[in-house]
Amino acid sequence: MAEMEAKGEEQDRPWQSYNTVYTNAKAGMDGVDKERVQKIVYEMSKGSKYFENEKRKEASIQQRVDSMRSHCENLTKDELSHFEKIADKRVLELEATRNLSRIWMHVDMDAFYAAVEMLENPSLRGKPLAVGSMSMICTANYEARRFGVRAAMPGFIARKLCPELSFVPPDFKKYQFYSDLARKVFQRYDPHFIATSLDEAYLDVTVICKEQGMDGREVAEELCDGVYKETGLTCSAGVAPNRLLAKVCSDINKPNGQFVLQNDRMAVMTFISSLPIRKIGGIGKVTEQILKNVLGITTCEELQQKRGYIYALFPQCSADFFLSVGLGLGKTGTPQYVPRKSMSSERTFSATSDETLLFHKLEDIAETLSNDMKKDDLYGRTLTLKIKTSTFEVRTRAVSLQRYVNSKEDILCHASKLLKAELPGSLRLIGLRMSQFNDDRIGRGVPIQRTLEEIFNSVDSSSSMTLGSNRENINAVIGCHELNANVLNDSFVDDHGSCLSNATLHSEPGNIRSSGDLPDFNHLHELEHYGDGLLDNFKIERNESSSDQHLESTNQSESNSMTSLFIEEPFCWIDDYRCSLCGVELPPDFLEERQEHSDYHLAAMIQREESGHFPEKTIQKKRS
DNA sequence: GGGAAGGAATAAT
DNA sequence: TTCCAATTATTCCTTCCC
Repeated sequence: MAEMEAKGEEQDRPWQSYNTVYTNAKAGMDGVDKERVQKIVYEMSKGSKYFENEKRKEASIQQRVDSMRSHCENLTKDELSHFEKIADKRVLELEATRNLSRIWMHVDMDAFYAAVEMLENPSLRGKPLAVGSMSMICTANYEARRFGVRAAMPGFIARKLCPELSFVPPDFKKYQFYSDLARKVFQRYDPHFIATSLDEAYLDVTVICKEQGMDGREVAEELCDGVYKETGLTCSAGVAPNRLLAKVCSDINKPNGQFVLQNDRMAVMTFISSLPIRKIGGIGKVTEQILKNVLGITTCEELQQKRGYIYALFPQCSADFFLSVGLGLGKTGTPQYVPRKSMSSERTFSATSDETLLFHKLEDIAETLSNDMKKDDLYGRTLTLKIKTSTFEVRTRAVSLQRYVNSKEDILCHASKLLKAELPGSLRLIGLRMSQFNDDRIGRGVPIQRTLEEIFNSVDSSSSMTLGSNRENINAVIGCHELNANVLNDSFVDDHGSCLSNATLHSEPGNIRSSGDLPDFNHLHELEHYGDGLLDNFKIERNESSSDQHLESTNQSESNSMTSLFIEEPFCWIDDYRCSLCGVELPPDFLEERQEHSDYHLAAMIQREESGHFPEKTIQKKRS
């Protein structure tokens, strides 16, 4: 009966079930006419491709909910009691980690971008303002929020909600400037404060409280005053025994207010008891829906109460998180510096299936990503292509490379292959992400591919190859495609794990080039001056290995030289058609096939050498 | 079976 | 009139390979 009523209501007021954009979780939106906003958002979205995609997503979440519900219903008493025991044990373990000795503060600038714009242009004050564009809003001031306008809402819907809304394009240089001013104030209270974005930071104020004989509230008030004096902008602060709770607290008296939660277990548990789960950082729209619709959980207290079900339904990691939230636990230690894990660039445009245009966009994005990576001196090994179709379906395709790259050419080369595989199709977004950086110097700096160094060394020890200095043979053996170029390149991995750009080494796949288009040794010579004695290391190692009787030792005067390699019976394409080693015939335009073929021979050579079955051939190594 | 890699989903700003 | 972003991180699940 109740279900039928609900269904009838959904038919009468379909916008009620469409909760894509609207949420009252945002500060300053408590008094908003939710029904009106939902209706307008629904009317504006209805029938669009975006809307249809949202429906698909909703359906998929509903499916998850249904499946978890049935899992829940099928739990036997024994099973439930088993999971309750596990959960009870975890409660004790988690409780033992509770630390009430630190005082954490979360500071959040109020409607930051909008506030900066109003500060610089007072004529904007007192009127509804959005920072962003017709397609998307970054943030809105409190006057606009009263109409239901909020961040992550498309501008054209915001204007419908609030026709007098003004728009200002974002200016991140400005925001950075004011952010720096605010951070100078933060620094006075905690020199190791954690900035999580331009307008937010966590401060451990334990020491300053002790030193100044102040409590959390006093420090929060003083800090907010300081920020206002320094920037002319207001901020809100939350004080609590851990960061998770401090973040929740900073939102309570927004804007321009503070909230303090005492470092006391009872106070924490009381605070948590009625707190909606959606207020917790890490619990978003989907998780909220799942917890509510599967287990009827809406408050943090219930996360603790229904812990048996939670451990039965969720993976350990998630269950532990939910339980710790239910206990009011959060991080209290100062985190170590965490190096960046990925870097990306993406662009939205009006949907098109014009491949020339799409590859043009891809090139632009590859260039942006490459430039960004170069700024931070990053080289990555995993490239991910992200696309969004005209129907808003998002897909990602990744490839792990043989070596670390950051040049536009390398990125574009691999990205093009990934994109090609997804076409034809109409796209509205293309993005590229690079990950698996070589910045930790341990392990990851070592290329997957064996280096020439290693090959030399192992070969030297087997005394079975001849190394020479014939340019053509370098090309012949190394081959002209990427895998082989990698081997060459990987010899130049520095102690930072960085790898030289292969701009001078990269060559077209498949073809054996005549000596005229061989890698330019002058460039290789230049490479010796790259980085912090990069090739000095290379040379030193070389010299160490040169003690081998088959190697001619080198002296410093030969420092401008380069090691090369020669194998008798070099691999080449006879008449530009037939493989010199096995006779297989491949036309010159079968680039990829030729590439694979030369790979095969090189791999076989390495394998033979590794297994000690390399045919007895004379190997010489010398520096020319 | 375990680890690495790929892919999708989720979340936060 | 415009017609739903960009960036980074994490988690979970699946697939593949050894």
